[in-house]
Amino acid sequence: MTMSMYSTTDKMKMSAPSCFPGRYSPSYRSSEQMRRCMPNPSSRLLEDASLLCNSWSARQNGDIFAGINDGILSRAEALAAVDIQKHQAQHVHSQMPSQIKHDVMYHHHSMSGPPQRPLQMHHSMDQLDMLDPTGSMTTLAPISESPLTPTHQHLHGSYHSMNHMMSHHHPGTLSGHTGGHHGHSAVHHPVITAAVAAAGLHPDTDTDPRELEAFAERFKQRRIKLVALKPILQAWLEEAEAQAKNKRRDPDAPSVLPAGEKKRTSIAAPEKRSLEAYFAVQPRPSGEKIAAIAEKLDLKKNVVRVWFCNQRQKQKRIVSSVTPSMTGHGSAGFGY
DNA sequence: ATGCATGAGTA
DNA sequence: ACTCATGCATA
Repeated sequence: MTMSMYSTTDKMKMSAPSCFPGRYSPSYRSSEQMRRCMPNPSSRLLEDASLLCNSWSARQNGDIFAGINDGILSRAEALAAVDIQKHQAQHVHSQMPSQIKHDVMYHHHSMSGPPQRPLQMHHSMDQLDMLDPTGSMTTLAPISESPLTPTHQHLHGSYHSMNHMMSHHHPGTLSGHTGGHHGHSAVHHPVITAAVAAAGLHPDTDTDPRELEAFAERFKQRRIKLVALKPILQAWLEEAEAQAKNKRRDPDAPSVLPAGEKKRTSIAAPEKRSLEAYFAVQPRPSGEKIAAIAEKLDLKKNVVRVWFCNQRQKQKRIVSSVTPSMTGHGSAGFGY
């Protein structure tokens, strides 16, 4: 999903590219193949989300999302603000970790790469973090695992029904009736009853209604956050796909990639032709010459240097594959 | 399959 | 700063 800043690679029309002896040993090839056949354990959206959070600066988020999320965000914040008020008497602010970063946006799974950096969400997200009155969202781990995977809709539906049942009972229902049992209490909602039964608990003897209320509260907070998160990620995804569509992205548009973290430069076709022309004349240019070429083609000096290195490597392979008898190997130079 | 990047070893 | 072997992302 990485967007190339440049046009599609102009592949050189070299002959017999697969015939270079020694490029890939059989074991190398098979291990590469095996590695590449491994299924990616993370969902695409999670990756996208992670990338988003790693890459977008606060300013860029502000630019892009201005007017998009304000409605939902402020609504979510207002909702949460109401809910949070009764908790603030019990919870000190300093005890609030930014838990959402771990719960919602991290890769939890054993990816081969390094651990993800902490998120750099824009201010609205920080505010969302601060909305967590309990500081602990881990109770809802299954939800946190994939808030935006294709199952999101399903989950969202569940949230909806849960929220519906939670928000339509009287605010004091749970805490105000710990002794008695009323038919409309959320404690006796069929879903909760079933869940409690499924967990092997007896609803009335094993479950402290106050714990249940706390759970419901956390559930609600969680849901609010996810609702707020969705449009943010959606907007980012749209931008990312737009950039992927136009190979050369709009220079004014915020990059989806982290600043200074472009993994790989792609040399556009015209520049590549120039480099090849230089290479034909002088395959081993001096440092100064490389700098001049880099300047002329608007490429980094190191990129040009590496290109020449790789080009020489490539040419060697080609030469050795064309004249196998000169290499000392008896084989005909076919890479099998 | 290919191209760009990187790291070890070398002169 | 080079070569060589390899890593790694992409077409």
